[in-house]
Amino acid sequence: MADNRTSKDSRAQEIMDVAQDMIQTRGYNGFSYRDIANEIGIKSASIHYHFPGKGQLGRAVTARYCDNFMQALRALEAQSQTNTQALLRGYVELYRTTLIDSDRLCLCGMLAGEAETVPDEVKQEVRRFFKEQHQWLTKTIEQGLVKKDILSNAQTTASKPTDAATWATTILSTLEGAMFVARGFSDSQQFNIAADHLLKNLFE
Amino acid sequence: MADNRTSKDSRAQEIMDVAQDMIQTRGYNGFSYRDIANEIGIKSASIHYHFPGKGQLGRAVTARYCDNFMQALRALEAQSQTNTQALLRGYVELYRTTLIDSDRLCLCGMLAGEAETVPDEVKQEVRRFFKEQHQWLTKTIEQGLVKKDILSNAQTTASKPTDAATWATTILSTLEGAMFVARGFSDSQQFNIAADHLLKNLFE
DNA sequence: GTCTATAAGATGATAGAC
DNA sequence: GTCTATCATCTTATAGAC
Repeated sequence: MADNRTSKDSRAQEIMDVAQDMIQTRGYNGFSYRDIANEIGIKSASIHYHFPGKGQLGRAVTARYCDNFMQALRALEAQSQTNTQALLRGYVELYRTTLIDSDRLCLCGMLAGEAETVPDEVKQEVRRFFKEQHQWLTKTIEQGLVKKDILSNAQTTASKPTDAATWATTILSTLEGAMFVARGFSDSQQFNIAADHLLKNLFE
Repeated sequence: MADNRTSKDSRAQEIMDVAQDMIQTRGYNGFSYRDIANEIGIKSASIHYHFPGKGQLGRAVTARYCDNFMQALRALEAQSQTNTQALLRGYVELYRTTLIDSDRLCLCGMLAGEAETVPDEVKQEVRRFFKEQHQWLTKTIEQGLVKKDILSNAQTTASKPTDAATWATTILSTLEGAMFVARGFSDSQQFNIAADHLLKNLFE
C-alpha cells in the first residue's frame, strides 16, 4: 500500500520546520504566524488549526528539537561506542554544523536569552534541553575519566581534578557562547577557534 | 549655579537606561516604545522626540554600552596595573555582576542572537563591542604570556602553546555562553561553575 | 519637551463557509 | 484542512496643540 506521506501529519511538521528555522535565526519574538504562512504558501488561520496558540507551537518545536538532539547523541554512541574523544568531537560537530552549514544558532540558546518573554510551557522544554545535554556530557566525561583515555592535561594540574559535571557546564557554555560570539563578530570562524581550543584543552 | 540635572539630557539617559534593561532581559524584539514609556511614566510620543526611530535608540544604547564597558576595563587597569590574574578575574566579575546582581544578560550577546532582525546601525555597534572586547583580552593575555605570570597549565601541553587571540575568543565565548546556559537552566550557579573553571584553566 | 490624536500596518486569534 | 472575513490590540511613527 503506497503511502505518500513523508511522515505523520506532514503539514504540521512543515509548520514546525519553518517555525524552528525562524526561532533559530530571528528569535521567538522575531516572527509571526503570518511569516510562517507566507513561507509555506498557506494562510495564518491554517496554522491555528494545527497549533491553536503560539505557545503550543513553540512548545512542540522545542520538544521535538530536544528529542532530535538526543537521538543524534544516541546515533553518535552507536557509531563511536565508548571512544570518549570521538564522542565529544562528534558533539562539537553537531553545534558546528548548525552554525556553519545551516547558518542557525542553537534553538534553546536563543530561547534561553528570551526566557523572560517566552511562555512557561516553552521555558519548561528549554530547561529539559539543558538538563539532558548536561547529563549526557557528564555521563560521557565520567566514562572518559574512568578509562583515563582523555583529559591528560586537564587532570595534571596541581589542584584537585575537575569533575565531569563542571566540564559539562564548560562545554555547553563554550559551544553556546561561541555561536553567539560568531554572530556578533559576523565571523563564523570565531566559532571554530573556540570549539577547537575547547577540544585541545580536553584532549592535549 | 545650581544644576539639578544628573547629567546632560537626563531624560534621554533615562530612556536609554530602560531600553537597555529591556534589551538585556527581553531582547530587541521583546519590548516597545510603549513599554518604555509606561515604565518611566511618559507617553511613547515623547520617546520619539529623543529617539525618532527604534534603530536610533538601539544604536545609542549599544554604543553607550560599548563605551561604558571599555571605561570599566580602563578602571580595572588603573586598579590592577599589569597584574594579569587580577585583570582577568576583574573581567569575569563584570559578567558575573551583570547576571547575578543585575539579573541581565550581556546586551550585545542578546543582540548578536537577534542579529538578523536588528537594524544595521545596531549590528555595527554590536560588532564594535566584540572587536573591542577581543582586542582588550588579546592585549591583556599577551602581556601575561610575556611576563609568564599566568597560564602555567595552559602552556605546558605537548602541542604548541595557545596564542592570546585564541584565548580571547575562548574567554568571550565561555562567559557569554555561561550567561545563556544559566538562563536556560534557570540556575545562575551554572555561570559560576563555568566562569570559575575558566579561571582555573587559565591560572592553575 | 510632552501631550493628544491619529495613522497604517502588524499581531495573535476566532467564527464560519467550503 | 484550508479558506475568507473579521477582531481587538499592539506597533512604530507623525502632526500639531500646549
